[in-house]
Amino acid sequence: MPTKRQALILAEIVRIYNETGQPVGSKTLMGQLPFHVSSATIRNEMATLEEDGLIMKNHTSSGRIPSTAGYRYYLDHLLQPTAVPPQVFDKIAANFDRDYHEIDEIVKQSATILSNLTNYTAISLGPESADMTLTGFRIIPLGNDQIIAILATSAGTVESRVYRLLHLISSDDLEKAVRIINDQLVGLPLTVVKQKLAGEIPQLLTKYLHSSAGFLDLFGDVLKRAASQHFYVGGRSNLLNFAQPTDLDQLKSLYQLLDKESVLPSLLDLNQIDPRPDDPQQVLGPISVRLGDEFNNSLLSDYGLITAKYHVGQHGDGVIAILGPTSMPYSQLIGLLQLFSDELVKKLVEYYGYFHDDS
Amino acid sequence: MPTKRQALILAEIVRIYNETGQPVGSKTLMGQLPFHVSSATIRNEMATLEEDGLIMKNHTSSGRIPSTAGYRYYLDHLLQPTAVPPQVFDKIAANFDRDYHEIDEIVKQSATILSNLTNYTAISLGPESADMTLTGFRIIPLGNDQIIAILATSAGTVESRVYRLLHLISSDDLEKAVRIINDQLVGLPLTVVKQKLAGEIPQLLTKYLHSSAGFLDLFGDVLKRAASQHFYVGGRSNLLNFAQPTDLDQLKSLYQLLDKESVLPSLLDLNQIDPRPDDPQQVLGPISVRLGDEFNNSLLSDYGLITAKYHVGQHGDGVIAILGPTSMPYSQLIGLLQLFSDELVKKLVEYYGYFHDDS
DNA sequence: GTTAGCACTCATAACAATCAAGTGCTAAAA
DNA sequence: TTTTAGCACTTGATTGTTATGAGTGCTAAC
Repeated sequence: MPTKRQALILAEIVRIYNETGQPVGSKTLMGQLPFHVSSATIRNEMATLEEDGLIMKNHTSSGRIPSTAGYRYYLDHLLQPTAVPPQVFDKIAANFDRDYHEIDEIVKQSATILSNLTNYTAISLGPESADMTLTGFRIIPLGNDQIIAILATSAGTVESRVYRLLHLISSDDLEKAVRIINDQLVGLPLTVVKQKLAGEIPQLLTKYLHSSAGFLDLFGDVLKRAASQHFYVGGRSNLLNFAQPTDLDQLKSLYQLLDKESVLPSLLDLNQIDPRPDDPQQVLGPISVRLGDEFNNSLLSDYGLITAKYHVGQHGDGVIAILGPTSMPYSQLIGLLQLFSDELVKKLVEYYGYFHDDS
Repeated sequence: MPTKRQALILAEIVRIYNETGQPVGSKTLMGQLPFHVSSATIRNEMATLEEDGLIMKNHTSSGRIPSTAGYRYYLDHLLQPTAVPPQVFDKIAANFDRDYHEIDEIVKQSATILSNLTNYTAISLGPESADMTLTGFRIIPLGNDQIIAILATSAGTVESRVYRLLHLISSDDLEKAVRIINDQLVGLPLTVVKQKLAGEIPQLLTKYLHSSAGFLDLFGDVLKRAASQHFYVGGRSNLLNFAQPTDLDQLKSLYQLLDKESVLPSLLDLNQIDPRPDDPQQVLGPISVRLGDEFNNSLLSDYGLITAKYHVGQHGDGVIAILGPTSMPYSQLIGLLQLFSDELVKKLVEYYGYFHDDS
């Protein structure tokens, strides 16, 4: 446990290291700290901080840089979010000022905007609620043996995909099948729909149809797509801004990692409720930060991820996050992210608002 | 005009430089050429090649590397495509062995497969025909003021997008509008549809509907999307394989370039019919190569693009391309690309084949 | 507990020396 | 006329040396 003075020194090291990217020495600190002590005193304090594992040096006679543990302590106890300048606020609003046709368009754009604002990479996930229900399922023949299947949910998301039935099922049976799905399943949560799809639905179909071949696969496929999480990654190329030219291979792997939708949930740590059981300050609100070694992926050991969970009424929770180097201007970014997720929520509520005018 | 012997030397320089990435000297060449002359003789020949601008050196006493003009000459007169080993052939087939629901899925996957095979970046564009016609337009209400608009074309592509009408138009009028579109426009090429949309259609709509507000924008939007080219870029991260660590900024710009769909047509040089008016050898068939300074973009000055145009019956032409450094193993890649585009065409024909069973 | 002073460490830059690869040129050989 | 051996010369890369400077740890005095 660092003393108050040590904590101030740590905070200053974080700040300066962040600005300059260079290790911070005792003399530099002397000129910057809010109290005056000699460099020798600072050196003594720094020695203690180093014993505690909060700062470290590259070689015997270099200045200190924060260790991951140091960042952790800084984030949990010292950081104060900075107010966001009004022009940034305007910029967010201006970027969001478009007509969106689907929620995913808003969510996707939010990742783009956030990455442009920060010059880091942004990841976004739309609002999701466990009790999102099925509101309708349609199949429209398009001629040429093509059909399009459309599934709408209470969250306002619409999933559609083209299929080809290859004469496996008559159009009569198809209509019946769609009617059965709607009669039986509309209004039910997608999770329940999934269960019923494995249970009673197949029996119903075989009872009333001549052949249900292919239909179940089709419906299952659309359902799976409608229920799956869609992540959007914006500003991938910003990873090049701070990459060491030496480890391009690592960077390549990271690029490939971000393209795999399957790993993003674990990155964003979606399953964990309260990640920090100790006593972190509460200024961060719904924002949390994960640092290098806290990922279970060595590729990210030099990266940090600032995650904000946002909440959109009954439509559930979404996530928006900033991925960058361990050393980021956290106090500014967290302020920004707080504001940004508020704006995103506003935009989403606005969308849903129209949405419910009519229902 | 290089002599026969100089041409052989140039070809060998290209080959060795490609393998090693190092400038090639006269002694190295002496051991590799299909004829024996002394290194001094080779030096003389190289001096001539350099006068002709086909090779160059980094500094006074370094080996030679091919200049862009040298590559150009090599590609036009010397290159011989290499036969593709059967296991590569199998790999292509295995990767394509899936059920595809839409043409764009095949096209997209083709970029991914090609980039994996080559370890370069691949760009693909689906087959397009100028006389693709409109085969149907639907609007399906989804409740909650949402509708989905669906446009199908003779090329088998289906464009769908969700819209919200906000009470601007009654569902009666909407149905009528859709009927008018289908009556008037089905069977016409999309280009003609576009013209009519600017001409007589608005009048028809105002004649028969109470209000057509919003509908024209909506239809125009779907139409535009259906008619626009969709490029797919696969293996972006492969750009990191050969990037100089020094010019990460340039690389970042290139990444952003590849994300802009609007610049890809000019990259692929889609408008040009016969790019090389002089007398290139014909072994390349429908494949052409563009080198650095032949792009009108300085970002690409160190890159090369191997482009194959393919043809799918009446469904028009598509393009598949490999983007990599100026120095690539062209003879292998061109053989591969030839084979690959054949396989892609097969797969597409297979898709269209089913497609027309029914019509 | 704080501070001035000092010896010590280490990365970095600058500089010279050396080496290896490769060139151009000349004069002799074919 | 073409080819080749020989040689002087250029240049980048490597290595070793030295100087510099930022920064530390420690000690003794305040």
